[in-house]
Amino acid sequence: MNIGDVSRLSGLPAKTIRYYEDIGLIQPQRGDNGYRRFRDRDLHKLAFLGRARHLGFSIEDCRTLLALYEDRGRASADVKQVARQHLERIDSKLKELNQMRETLATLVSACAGDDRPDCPILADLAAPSAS
Amino acid sequence: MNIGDVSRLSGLPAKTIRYYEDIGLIQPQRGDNGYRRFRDRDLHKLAFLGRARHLGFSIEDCRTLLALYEDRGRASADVKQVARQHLERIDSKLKELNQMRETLATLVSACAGDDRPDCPILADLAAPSAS
DNA sequence: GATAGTGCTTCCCGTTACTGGAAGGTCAAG
DNA sequence: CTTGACCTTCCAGTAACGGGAAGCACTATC
Repeated sequence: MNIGDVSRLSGLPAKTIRYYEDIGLIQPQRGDNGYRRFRDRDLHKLAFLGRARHLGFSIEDCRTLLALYEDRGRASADVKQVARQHLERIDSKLKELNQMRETLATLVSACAGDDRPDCPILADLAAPSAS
Repeated sequence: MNIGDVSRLSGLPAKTIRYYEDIGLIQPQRGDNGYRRFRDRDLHKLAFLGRARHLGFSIEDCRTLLALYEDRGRASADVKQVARQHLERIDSKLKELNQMRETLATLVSACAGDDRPDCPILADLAAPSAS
């Protein structure tokens, strides 16, 4: 299978697939014409990577997870730790975003949004009132 | 005032302040020794930038907001639009993160986390059950 | 067999918002 | 006069690709 087919099947852009090879996440074979030749094993890995990335895991996490996935003797504790750390990062990001959202929503709803210059949003950025 | 003092006062790293000058957000004077000389106007701008960045606005948004801030004839509608678009980006990011969080939390709590290899997290990444 | 169109290759630059570090000039204290 | 803190510029690196150029490979058609 060529990269175009794999791209369509996996939903990953060809660029991304080449990138994953570059950084050593997959090792597709090569045909005589120099084209990458993907086999089932590569497809599985790419699907795995696509789902891991979709869950927000970093590339390095993905590398770790992939290694654990292929290690029949792994301990599930190792997998769980990677996932839990990621979960913590997500939680702290969520906290931060929720904070931003709250402030922003307040400011936006306080702003008249007409053609006059007075604007509580700018006022707050210039010197926050109380928070 | 030199960059070190400004950094301490504003809480922004000196590197960041130099970067903001590089991209034209501030234009501090220069002393005879070549050092940047910051005045009140620069301090105000940096404080403004710090707060806008803290709310998650992109640098380009900050540039726009700063321009609006300095334009006495602005329409608050213009400010509001920038803020509302940013709010929308935050909301969609929140949605995405909450989705991830939910899936991840489910998987993490389903994983024994012991020394055995069976792991629902890897199982899901390899082939998601139902979602 | 020539040609056109699509697909594949590598390579290099650009993105965001900085951060780290090197090499070197400046200033205040002792 | 030296030391140490502070300042300068410049270059490289980050995460995870995306855009695009230059060039080779394959397929279909005339």
